[in-house]
Amino acid sequence: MPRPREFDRDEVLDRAVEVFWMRGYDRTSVQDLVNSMGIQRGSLYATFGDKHHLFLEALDRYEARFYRNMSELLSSSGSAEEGVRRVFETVLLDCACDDGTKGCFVTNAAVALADSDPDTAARVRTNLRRVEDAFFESLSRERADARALARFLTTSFQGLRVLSKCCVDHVVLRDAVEITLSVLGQRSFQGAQSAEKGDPSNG
Amino acid sequence: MPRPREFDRDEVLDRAVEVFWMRGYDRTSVQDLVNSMGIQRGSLYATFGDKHHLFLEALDRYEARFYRNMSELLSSSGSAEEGVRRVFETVLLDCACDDGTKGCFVTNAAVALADSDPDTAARVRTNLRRVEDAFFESLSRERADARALARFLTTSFQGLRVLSKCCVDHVVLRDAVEITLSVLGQRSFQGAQSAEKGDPSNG
DNA sequence: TCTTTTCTTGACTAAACGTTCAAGAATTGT
DNA sequence: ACAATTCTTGAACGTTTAGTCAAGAAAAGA
Repeated sequence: MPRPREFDRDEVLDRAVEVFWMRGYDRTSVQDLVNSMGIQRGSLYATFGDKHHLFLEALDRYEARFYRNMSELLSSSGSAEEGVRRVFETVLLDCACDDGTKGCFVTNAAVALADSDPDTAARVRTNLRRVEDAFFESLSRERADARALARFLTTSFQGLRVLSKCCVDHVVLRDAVEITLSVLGQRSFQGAQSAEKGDPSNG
Repeated sequence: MPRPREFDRDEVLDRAVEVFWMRGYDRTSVQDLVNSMGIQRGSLYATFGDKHHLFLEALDRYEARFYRNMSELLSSSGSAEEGVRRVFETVLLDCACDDGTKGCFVTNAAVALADSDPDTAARVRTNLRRVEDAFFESLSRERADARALARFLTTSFQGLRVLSKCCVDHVVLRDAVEITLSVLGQRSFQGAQSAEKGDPSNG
């Protein structure tokens, strides 16, 4: 009975991810979205509500894909160290790509509007937690200080994302990655207290 | 002969730093600036040119102050490790402060508009380089792998800045800092190639 | 005191913004 | 073929934006 939609929801959402990722929320106008997504204003608003909701959906979609990739890399590796290395190499590859380094969509969102938009802030926190947990799970079989290490890796990972956005020399990033990974070759740390609050009820 | 200005240029610029730092470039309107700086639109444009130039001046002012503090901390410490620790603790203290963690102004600027504004991008790169060099100078007396270490520390420092913006639990940040600093207790790394391009002519 | 110069003020402009909506196009069930 | 329903379209809305400008206020030299 009803006329079917002429576009695929996920497909146009992917285009929105691209635009928001590249230009950020504030520098992306609805007209930009209309141009890039290939649908009209009316369809955009009918399908996604408004710009803000579209952004949140784009963020969710990116995050899901990102996390899937990361988990895949970690679980398919022989050792935790190899998995972590492959995750970090991803950033280096991303950066070597010449089409302008966009950094990480979630990182960008975090810095740009984590303190002005609670919805974005919540998603950023969730993402950071999931990254930390992924590192943790991978390390927990081999290390006693897995939680502290996971937090350290998450932090370094974010830092790498920031630097990769600024077109810093590749050698700089590589040095940073090497030293970061070298930590995994050390013995356990007693220094870190790592409260190990694995209880998700307080999430 | 001429009527003197009724405000202190540096004083109102400091207020501009605060506003841009807190809200970012795009979310700060000229009206916000007028309200916070305590001067009128006309004076703002007559004194600073336009919003963009005011932003760049604010960025410069912040960066100078930031770098001065960092150098002070590094040079006044007994050992390089102690100096680095004090620099990292600064972030933790910043974060513990309750008035909403603004993160680092330069980091925010880097992520928000490094790829859309060459002027900002240049300043970000300069700042990153100076941070790296400050760490390097502090470490170079004690370590052979000072350059790679400095790059590692710069990256982790940026990551910490990002996480501190997202109101991540303090324990998480502390774990990350502890592991980061533990690297300084290790022997030298052969893994990193650290091309040691200390020649500033290519900067 | 009067002239000269500069600063301050706030109303103003034009453009861009996110959002809405009425009208036309297209598809399906009958 | 017709009716019912939904999608698409682009013009229009009211706000907000960055930036301008003419007129009034204030200080300093004569």
